[in-house]
Amino acid sequence: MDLSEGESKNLHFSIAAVERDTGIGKDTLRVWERRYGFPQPGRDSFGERSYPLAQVEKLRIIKRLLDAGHRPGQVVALSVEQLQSITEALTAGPMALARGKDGVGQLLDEAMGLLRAQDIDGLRSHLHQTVASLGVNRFVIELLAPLTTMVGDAWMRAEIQVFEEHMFTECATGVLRQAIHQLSSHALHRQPRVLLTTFPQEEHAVGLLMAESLLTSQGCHCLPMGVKTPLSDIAKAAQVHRPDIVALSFSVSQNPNHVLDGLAELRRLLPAQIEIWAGGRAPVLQRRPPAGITVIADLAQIEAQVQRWRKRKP
Amino acid sequence: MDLSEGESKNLHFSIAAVERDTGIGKDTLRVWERRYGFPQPGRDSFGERSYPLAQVEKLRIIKRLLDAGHRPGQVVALSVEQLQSITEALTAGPMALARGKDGVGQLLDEAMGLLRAQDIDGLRSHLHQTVASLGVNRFVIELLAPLTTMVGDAWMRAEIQVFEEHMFTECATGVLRQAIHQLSSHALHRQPRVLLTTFPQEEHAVGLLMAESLLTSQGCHCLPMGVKTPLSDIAKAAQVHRPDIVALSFSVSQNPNHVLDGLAELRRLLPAQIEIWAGGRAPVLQRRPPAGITVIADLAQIEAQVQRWRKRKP
DNA sequence: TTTATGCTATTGTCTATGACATATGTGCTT
DNA sequence: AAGCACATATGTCATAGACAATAGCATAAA
Repeated sequence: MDLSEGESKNLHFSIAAVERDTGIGKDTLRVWERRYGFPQPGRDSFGERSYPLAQVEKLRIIKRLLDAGHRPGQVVALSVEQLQSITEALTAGPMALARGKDGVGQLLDEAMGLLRAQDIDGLRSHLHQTVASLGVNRFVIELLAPLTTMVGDAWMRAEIQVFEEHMFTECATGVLRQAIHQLSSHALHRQPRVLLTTFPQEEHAVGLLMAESLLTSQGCHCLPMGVKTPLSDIAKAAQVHRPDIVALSFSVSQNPNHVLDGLAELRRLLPAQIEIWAGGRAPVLQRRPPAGITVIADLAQIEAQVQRWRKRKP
Repeated sequence: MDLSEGESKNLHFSIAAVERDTGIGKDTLRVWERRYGFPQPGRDSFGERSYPLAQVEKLRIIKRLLDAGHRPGQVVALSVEQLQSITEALTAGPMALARGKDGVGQLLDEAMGLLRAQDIDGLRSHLHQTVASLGVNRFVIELLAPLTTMVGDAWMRAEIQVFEEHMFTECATGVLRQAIHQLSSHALHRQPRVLLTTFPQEEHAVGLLMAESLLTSQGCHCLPMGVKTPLSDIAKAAQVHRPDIVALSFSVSQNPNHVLDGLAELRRLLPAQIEIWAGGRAPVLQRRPPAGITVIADLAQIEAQVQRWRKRKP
């Protein structure tokens, strides 16, 4: 229905476009307006809400803070400056952490430089080279994951264009696929068997591919199913393929309740001997780890978890 | 907040869960109930809608028919049996067409057999083998494209599970990515430079990858951008990367008007010397080819189009 | 000091109905 | 056939009220 997405021309967004761009539901957007006085969209000629770009960007910042554990009442009504000072305090940590000066930091800077210079072909060959020299494990954990986070942050802050993010994602996807192919071609398929996918709302495939590459390099037998699989179909696939583990990836912007509900539901649908591993940047996983679910807080934990599984099953 | 998704023992779903599982929005679900009398959820103890599993499954069938071009008023009120007879009538033709038995037909049958037998690993290695023996061109045009069509049809008729389709897609994606990587690693990057992507509504990435693999094997320099790129960002990317061609892929279920409007709009946004190629199964492309757009009716035409371009630009 | 319990404010989501722009289909006219 | 007007179909938005689940906090008990 909204073929032009409402925005484009003068940088105004329909409520549907804002929901898509920020991950904040329509109902929530309206109720925030009612309760906190923000956002305060104008109205177009049809009387419908029309959000200026500035408010959408502010909403993105707010969303980040909510994901980080802040509560709406504390932040929704604040000014952009106040929000930004909170954000800075927040992002200072991980950034420095990613910038470990173990030599990989330099490769990371190079990659970021190539991206900034729009040199996608250069970035691709740089990444391929790095895979070869570091090995898949270190490549994913020390380079690609931080790089993806940095790109995500930059996108959140509207510092990079959508198409740049698309091209980066495409590039990362290609490199990861290639790495996985090489690994699996001369790896015997061992245990555990891991079914990999995401919930229906989740579109981000890169996290899943990073997990797949790490698992494959650990000698696991991966059964990748791509993104956006309905719960009942995950269960059906598990019934047919009998994995030892069902691994799910969640990105930041996932609705916490959907995540928890979905995991609880899936836990109910799957037999108890199949473990469920939930990984990714969805903050709710760390804050309220659900029962019966193995939370993978960090890609680097995958190795340890696989070893734990192998010890338990003789 | 529906902590149990409502469905617990007797498989009942909250409206949010139904939206998630069917892709039909909450507003739409409520308005269908109001207008067509279906779905007709019960109410839980809080007075909220509670959809039994049977209705959710019926909604999934309806969603498929809508994607295939039917209209809600025609199908929402029908019985499951009536829906199924429509579904069956929907896809009888293309099956026979794909079954040309020029020797490749046998490979096609083998692939289909492996898929039916749920042997994804077998399918993957079968496809890899076929790429190696046939070459990328014949593999894509004679095997993978028909196979994809067959799978799509089978999905339409609900003959295969969603998860089987997911696994097939994942498998095809992996094989294509691998093929593209091999091609581009020992190919000099020549002209034309082709920017590849899809419109925002389009999720299917396999068509795009098939095009990329064929273009790469023709020696084109591909700039893949993944799926779902907003028009304005396609234009921005073109401004930065200056491709000779912008290639777009459309699947069957695309809204014809969105396709035509989008192409017209994009034509306006791009400088005239950049060609726009539109390919894929969207019927409107064949029926009403838009001005200023090169329609690629068939993957096999890509080779000829590339040669045409090279002749024109010395 | 720590742990458990209960109260209160917060917050997201659901309900209901009405409105209406856009898409689609039909029929009439050229 | 092709163009155009009108009618119907359809998705999405609006408003406002309700309430269950959560989180924060204070108080009571161990």
